[in-house]
Amino acid sequence: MATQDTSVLGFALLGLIHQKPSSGYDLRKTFAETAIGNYSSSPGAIYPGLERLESRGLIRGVVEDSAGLRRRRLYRLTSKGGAELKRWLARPIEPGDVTRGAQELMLRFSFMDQASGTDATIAFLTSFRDALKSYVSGLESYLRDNAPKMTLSGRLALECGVRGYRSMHDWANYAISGYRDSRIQSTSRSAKNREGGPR
Amino acid sequence: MATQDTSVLGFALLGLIHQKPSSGYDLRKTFAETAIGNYSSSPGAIYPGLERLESRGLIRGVVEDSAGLRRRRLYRLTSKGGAELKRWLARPIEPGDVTRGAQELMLRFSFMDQASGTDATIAFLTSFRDALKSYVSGLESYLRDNAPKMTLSGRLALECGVRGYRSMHDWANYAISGYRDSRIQSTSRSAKNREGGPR
DNA sequence: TCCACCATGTAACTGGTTACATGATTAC
DNA sequence: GTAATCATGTAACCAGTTACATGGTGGA
Repeated sequence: MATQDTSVLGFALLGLIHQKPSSGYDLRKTFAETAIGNYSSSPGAIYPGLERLESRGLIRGVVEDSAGLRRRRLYRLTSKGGAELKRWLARPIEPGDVTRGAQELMLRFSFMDQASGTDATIAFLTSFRDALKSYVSGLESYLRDNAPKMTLSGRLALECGVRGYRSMHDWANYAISGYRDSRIQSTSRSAKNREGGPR
Repeated sequence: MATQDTSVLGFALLGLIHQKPSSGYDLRKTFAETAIGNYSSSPGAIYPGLERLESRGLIRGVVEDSAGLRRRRLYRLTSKGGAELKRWLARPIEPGDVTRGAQELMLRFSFMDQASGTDATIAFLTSFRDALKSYVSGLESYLRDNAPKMTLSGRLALECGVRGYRSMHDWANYAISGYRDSRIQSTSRSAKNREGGPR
């Protein structure tokens, strides 16, 4: 069955709406103004995208005309939508996820500490880091084997990729330590850390 | 007029065919096996893409049945196609090109030393580096202003982006020095470097 | 009054995805 | 003979782009 599956844009919408109930217009602004990744922002992408999510029961839009403002359709996650988002966030990282689209993994991460716990986030980062490591070493050995056959610009372009993924790998370690620190702070040095913490 | 413009995939095909006349199958393998960027590789993308280019007179495919092999349609650039490729490679980098798709810029770069001269490549890299610098500083100031309002994972995700673009920036400097070295080698230390060089 | 902006939508087109179909050649 | 792989293609579907349309609201 599984009606059909959610696109990356769909998950981006789900994640943003989870952070804060929003109208289509709000979401368009977010996509246009922030560096959240290169997603649409065009009305022809957002509004149909929202309709799709709503028709699948993942979000529900309610017109609010509280102030003197024009009707604004404010969307909120349904519990089904929340579950869908959580399932996406919890997906294990498969080999190949890094290759085609570390972007999507970063998008997932950026929604994590809202909807997942610190432990899950650290686990995600660890797995991401390992995947990056093996991907980088794959690229490096490819480079070692093929550098002679490649053009200068081709080789340099590959090196750019290697550096980029390596910087992501280093970032992942940095991020992990950031979460470890935040966990220590929120448990404030004592032994009694019931899971949950602030918010 | 301008029939219509070439997609990124179209330029990728043009660039690869320029490097080496290829069949659709060859190109699919290249996309599937190398880290050239995340392009199609599916037959439903490649073959129609090639047909589109051919119908616009940018490439021409000839069936070769030299060996006992099955018919293979080998594509070559036409002069019109070569001009289209050169024009794409020579496009100035506009603000915003970095934001949505450093990938495309890297693809352009990876074809450069085939079809453009060393000087043009260095100019491209310099301009790319400058664009990256200003983009990075924009992200950094956004981060400075908004860090308090952001979630931990949101902030970290942005920092990942900053690091990535900064690593590209550093790479650009590295690549520039690579081209300078190659130019020195090919003019072998003397004063008379007429532009052009090998090829 | 008119402009700018808030806010939503729609239609035509384009291109990519998945999945299927086909057939030739080579190696076992 | 049959499996793998070379090689090309096609069809149905889906999502995104551009461009246009509409209308409310607030301020000059």
